Amino acid sequence: MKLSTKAQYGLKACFYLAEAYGQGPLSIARLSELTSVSPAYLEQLVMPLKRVGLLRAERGKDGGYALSRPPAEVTAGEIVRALEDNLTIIDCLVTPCSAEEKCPTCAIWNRLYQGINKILDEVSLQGMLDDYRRAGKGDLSGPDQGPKEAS
Amino acid sequence: MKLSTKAQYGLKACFYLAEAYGQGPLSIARLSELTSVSPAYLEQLVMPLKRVGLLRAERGKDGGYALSRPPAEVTAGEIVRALEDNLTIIDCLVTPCSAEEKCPTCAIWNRLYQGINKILDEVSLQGMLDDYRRAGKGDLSGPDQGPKEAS
DNA sequence: AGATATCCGACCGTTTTGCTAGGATATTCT
DNA sequence: AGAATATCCTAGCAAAACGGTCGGATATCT
Repeated sequence: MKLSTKAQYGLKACFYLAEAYGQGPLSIARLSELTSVSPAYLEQLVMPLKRVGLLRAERGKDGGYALSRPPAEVTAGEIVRALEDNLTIIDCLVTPCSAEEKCPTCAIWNRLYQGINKILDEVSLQGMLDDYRRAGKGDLSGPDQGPKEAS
Repeated sequence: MKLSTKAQYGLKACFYLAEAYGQGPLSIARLSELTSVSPAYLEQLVMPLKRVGLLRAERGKDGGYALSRPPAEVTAGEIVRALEDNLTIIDCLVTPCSAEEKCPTCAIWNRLYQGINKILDEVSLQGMLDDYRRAGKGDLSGPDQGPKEAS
């Protein structure tokens, strides 16, 4: 029950893509600066997101990735599902514990599965952005350590 | 984001322990029959549960394991947490992403963490038992395939 | 003593994870 | 055309986690 770094970094990347929405694509290099994730690895995270249609890519000079929908219409659930193999937390969700076996616990896992998806689908990138701005600082330039009056 | 077989099998075992509550302990051998999990592995699942105080063990002849509380007072969450390393789905829950780093995504993971725990804590072993009896068959003897009018 | 059962730790093959490397392809600028 | 920029794509690899087995020590009952 561990979340992969793919989902972590992937969502983080999407967060910055949301912030830059409408201002042209962000390159892997730029995303790497913002998220502090290595370019090579970042590439691997971003690819599935593009494959699923959440991201659009532009090649060549000034190319990069951009959200294909406005941040308010993209949920964290979509992103995480794309990176976590559809959030299949347990196999008997897709291949039931065999027809004649009535597993007494499958019901719980199913409920958990539904719950997880619901939680993640209730959060949009726009929501994340709003929360972040409200909670802390307004500027999102530079790599993500906070220039506040921290220790 | 995969649930370990430990949690799966462990909860299953507890289900049968709940069913047998008040009728003396169940041995590993018996639990193995009921859950279709190898005795050696089952032992490993049950040990942490005992360590946490959820189960009590009796050694020697007619020994085995029993719930230390009535099934209505044991939640699935307690069991899963004991077997899934406290359900720490992500590290920044315990060691924040560094003091000066304001990770824009931590809020989500925290919310997810709380949600998962809530869902699992809303289900008691008694509840599972009731659901199972209501949904299907009343007898729980024998290994868990359903003697209904299957295939 | 002997049978039964929990305890406990080591071990081990397989899979997944987290990440790197290197090259192929497409686009733009000069 | 050609160089520069950037996405695409596949392979590889060390380390960790997973899923499970085995053998023996200890406690308890008959």
